[in-house]
Amino acid sequence: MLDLALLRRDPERVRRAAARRMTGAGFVDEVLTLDVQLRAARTTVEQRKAQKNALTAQIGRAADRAAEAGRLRPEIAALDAQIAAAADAMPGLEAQIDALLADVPNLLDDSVPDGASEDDNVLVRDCGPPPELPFAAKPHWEIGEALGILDFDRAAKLSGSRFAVLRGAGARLSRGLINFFLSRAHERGYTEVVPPFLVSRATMWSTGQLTKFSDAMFRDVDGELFMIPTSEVPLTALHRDEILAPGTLPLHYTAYSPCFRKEAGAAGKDTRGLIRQHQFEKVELVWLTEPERSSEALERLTADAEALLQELELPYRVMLLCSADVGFNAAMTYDLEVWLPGQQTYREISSCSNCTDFQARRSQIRFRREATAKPELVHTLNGSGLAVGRALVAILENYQEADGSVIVPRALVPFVGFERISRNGD
RNA sequence: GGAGAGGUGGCAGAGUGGUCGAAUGCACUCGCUUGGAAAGCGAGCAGACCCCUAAAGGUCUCGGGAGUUCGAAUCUCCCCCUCUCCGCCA
Repeated sequence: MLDLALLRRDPERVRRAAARRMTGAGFVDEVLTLDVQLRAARTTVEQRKAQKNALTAQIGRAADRAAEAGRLRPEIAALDAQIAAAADAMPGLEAQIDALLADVPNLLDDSVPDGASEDDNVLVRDCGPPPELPFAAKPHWEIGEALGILDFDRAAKLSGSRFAVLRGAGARLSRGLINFFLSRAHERGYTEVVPPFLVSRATMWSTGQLTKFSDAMFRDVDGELFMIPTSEVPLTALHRDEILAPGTLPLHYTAYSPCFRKEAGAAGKDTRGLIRQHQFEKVELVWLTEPERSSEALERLTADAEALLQELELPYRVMLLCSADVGFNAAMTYDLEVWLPGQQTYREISSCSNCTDFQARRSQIRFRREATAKPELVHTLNGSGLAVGRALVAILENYQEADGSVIVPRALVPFVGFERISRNGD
């Protein structure tokens, strides 16, 4: 959520930001108008309440309270009427302001390039031209089904489209990847967490998933618990409504979790293979930092995710998302895209974002610089480190052999316990 | 799921209708003291919001919400959470 005080102080900046996001800026004037009305009403209410409180205190001090109460009752009743009248419009005004503000995305960082679509994302670095395999590379679904480690037909029988069954070496490779990612995160100073995979509406709201993305999430029938679309949600909200003591920051958390997404807006897109599933697995990295250190933190978080791809020896590139492609919560985002030879394309395998104070304001995550200092909002960052299913895809496609078998990346062998996946491998 | 107990400031813990936003202790901050430290002494120490040049002032918050009352941490109702016991279960 944007800072209402900033909107008051510098509406022009908010308008410019909206223009870069290619969203309307009409909300700026709407909010400002409502805000003026709300504050006027609030001031009146508070003044009348102060008068009333003074009279009430007078009764409390009186020798004969009953008599004093009787004497002042008409005056107090008159004030009550004025308070009620002035307060009448306030809940409506507050609700309108909240509703408008709740759907406004974060301000973009100055370094985010302007752009109209993902085609305008900027290449930051890559590993040179992607290596060519000496034979016709197959897509992972063909490799996986031939090896008996991916089974989409039976998954469809169990759950419908956009699900997969991993079997034998595929399941073990997936587990090994999770372990590898978590171990590396631990080595780099992240505290591992096993969070709830179902969270409350309030938690979902606090990290910016609601109300704008409610269509994207699975929830229980009462609608009170939501299946997390990423463990960014519980990790970021871990310190919701807290004031962190001096010396606490930065905090680094990592969690493995399944992630659940309806993919409602993706009909017909990525329908083959493991790329876009209703359920997938991910190891997430989350930072909470002081505001002035979040830019540097994004570089380090991204480097942590990149190190995993480097160690797996997978070709990838780093893209700086343009203004049209940066997500709702983020001020700036790097996507790591891994090369998939079977599909002759790069695909996102990690998205690393600096959400500045946007989620922290919704979540009320604050810190003190000194024991006596006023609380300030933290900055939150998150990134995948990495998406497990897509990493598995990348390994199958990049490490496939002409005979249909797949070599396990060297770094991963200690984690999975085998060096090659062959037909009917378990 | 059933029964009971309880939710007060960073922590502990008073407070059962009236100067209570809240005693006291601990922790913390600043100062005095000291060669330095401890102890001791003095002062300070919740958050949000409104108003505002500043100073000062005001409103709200004792799990959340609604109610009774001139006045609620304190009384009533609903909800949430925690703990104990029983049941069930991985």
